[in-house]
Amino acid sequence: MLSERRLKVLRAIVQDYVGTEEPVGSKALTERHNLGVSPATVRNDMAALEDEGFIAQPHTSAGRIPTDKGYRLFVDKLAGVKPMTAPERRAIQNFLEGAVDLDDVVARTVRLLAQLTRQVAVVQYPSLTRSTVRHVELLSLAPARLMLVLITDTGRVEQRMVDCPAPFGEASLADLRARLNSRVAGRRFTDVPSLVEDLAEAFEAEDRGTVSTVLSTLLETLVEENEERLMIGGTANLTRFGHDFPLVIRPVLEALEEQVVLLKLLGEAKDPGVTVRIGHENAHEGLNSTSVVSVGYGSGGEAVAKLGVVGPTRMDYPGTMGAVRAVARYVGQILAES
Amino acid sequence: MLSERRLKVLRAIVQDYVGTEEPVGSKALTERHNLGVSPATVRNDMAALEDEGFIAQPHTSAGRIPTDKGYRLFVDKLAGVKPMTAPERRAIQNFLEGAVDLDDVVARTVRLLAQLTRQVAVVQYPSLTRSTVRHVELLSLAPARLMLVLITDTGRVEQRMVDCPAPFGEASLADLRARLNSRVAGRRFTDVPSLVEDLAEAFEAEDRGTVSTVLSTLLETLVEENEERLMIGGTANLTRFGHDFPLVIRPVLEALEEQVVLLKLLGEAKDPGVTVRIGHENAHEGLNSTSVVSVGYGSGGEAVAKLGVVGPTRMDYPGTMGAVRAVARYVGQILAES
DNA sequence: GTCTGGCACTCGCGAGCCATGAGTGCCAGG
DNA sequence: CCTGGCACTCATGGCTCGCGAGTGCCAGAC
Repeated sequence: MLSERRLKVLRAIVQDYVGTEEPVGSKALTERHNLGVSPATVRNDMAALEDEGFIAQPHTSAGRIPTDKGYRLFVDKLAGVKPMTAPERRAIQNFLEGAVDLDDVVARTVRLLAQLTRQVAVVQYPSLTRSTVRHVELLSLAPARLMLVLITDTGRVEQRMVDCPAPFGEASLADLRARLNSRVAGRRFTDVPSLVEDLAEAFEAEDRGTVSTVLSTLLETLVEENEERLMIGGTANLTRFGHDFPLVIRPVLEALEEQVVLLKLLGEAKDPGVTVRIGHENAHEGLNSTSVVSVGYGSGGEAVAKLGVVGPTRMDYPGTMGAVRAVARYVGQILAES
Repeated sequence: MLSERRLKVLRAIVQDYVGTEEPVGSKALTERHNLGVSPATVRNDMAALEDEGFIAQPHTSAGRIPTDKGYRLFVDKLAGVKPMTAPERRAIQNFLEGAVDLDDVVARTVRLLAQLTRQVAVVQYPSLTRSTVRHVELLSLAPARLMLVLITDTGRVEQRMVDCPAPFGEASLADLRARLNSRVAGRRFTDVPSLVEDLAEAFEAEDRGTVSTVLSTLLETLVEENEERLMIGGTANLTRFGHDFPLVIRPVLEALEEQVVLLKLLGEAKDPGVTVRIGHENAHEGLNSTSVVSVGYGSGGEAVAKLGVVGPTRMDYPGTMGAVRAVARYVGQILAES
């Protein structure tokens, strides 16, 4: 096991490297952090740390930089989450409170995260799966054409066209609308399928085709929207990535455009708290030199979606984690209020 | 005025430079394009073109590269729009036809444009201003809280919460819903204000406050949504920008995140056809080394929104213009069908 | 007049070279 | 187990220099 001092050395290396972006040597370390020992001692410690795979040197006769494993240890054992200061918290709250609707909440959250962390921010729209139905509306557009509108308790609205197999009268429409709402309004999305299962039976034979078409469209909407949308921002911060620019940045930009990839990325985080995935821990190849800091957020106790940031593995983990956690908390509050 | 041959020389320079990304000299020109004259003659022509400001040399004893003014002349006089080939057109059509709703149409359009042009694509959502109202729905969420849902003929749905000054009965609600729809359904957004002006008068005194609140919310929605949304994609193509990477790319990424900037950018294009803004012709500073190729598109004869691409001034203008025009045309068709 | 071949000149670029210095590993002594 | 000392490594930056692409200009040909 690593001695106390070696851990301190590792912490110092991470902190310095994150600050300067340059390999850090033994002398500089003893000067900037008062470790109470000489450079030679630190050199021995560094050699040990390197043997264990926590740090590496880009080339002989250069300083050391942390490896993914080194960052992992740092995050798990050596650093806490840096809480936001009171003024920062106030600023977050003020900024988010100005939002006028759900889109705006998400947009503001993205901007906020990007600014606070100076990295790329990713915010998933509040999930429908855990939401409840507020209202289902059916509109007749043409004799055999309906529009289905689903309104959720998070204020989200989804609409779908429905082509009916047979003309559907206004009376039947009103009937269906009423029955549908009395069954599903206020219920969780996951419960809806079983609740509407036998609904078609209540209708005349000629209308049953249309009713079941409507029902299956509704269920589809619930499932499809489970592949949720998300918003990203702060991509300009990618320019702060490093020197070996284009090669690193290109796959990251590509990954960011693949919503599926991002959703999987956020989805992987299972912890209740802030999750950090470092470098190669990310399944996606293009993101091998990035770290993802994410957390769930939600209006009540439960998380309904995730948000997070993507940045270079060389990032200020405590600060980033603090910012992500704080933003998630306040977004949750805002959602609960509205 | 420039002689015929000098124009040919300019065209050759633009074409070569776009292809190779390297300053082009007199010898290479005579070899690659059979101009029928010697390098020396071309040198004289180049000197003249440089005097006129159409080309420039990065440093003495290097080849020439086109200036913004040179590209402008090239686009206006020397090159047409390169039409898409039949297979390309079929591919475009097939790809767009798979779309299931408006969001999907826009998303697919963005991807398509980015792939075809290998540049950053920007697509504005179809505008509401020129659209017509398909349906207005009012839902009662709480005794003094309504939800207003607006459905447009382009399939877009917008919702707003309305806090009523006084409780509003179901009967009044149904009445308002019916009156509202009979007046505005099928009408243009721009006509709505005058159509609903005196609607409150038809109601009892106690309900008038609520009615006018609803109406003003509706009008707000129309206006607000005029500040339209847009979708961008293909940012990974920014890596193909050039060598002097970070400095150029950063402001571009920043500009791309400012929807306002982009909307203004697209909005500036007034021509009925494809519009090209080259380098410094773009008002926004960050985009001084980029060109924007944009065009309006719409379901009928009229353009309801714009789409386009942003790329380095050194781009294949004929090809890009062709792709942008073709995509706009097919998106228009798709919108008209749905 | 216009084009052409020739010629001297410019200058960015890459290769090669070297001194510098930060950083290392190792070892012997406290 | 820590420390100071020492020899070694090697990336970096400054330097020179030759190459070659490209230019401008001029005298002569068509």
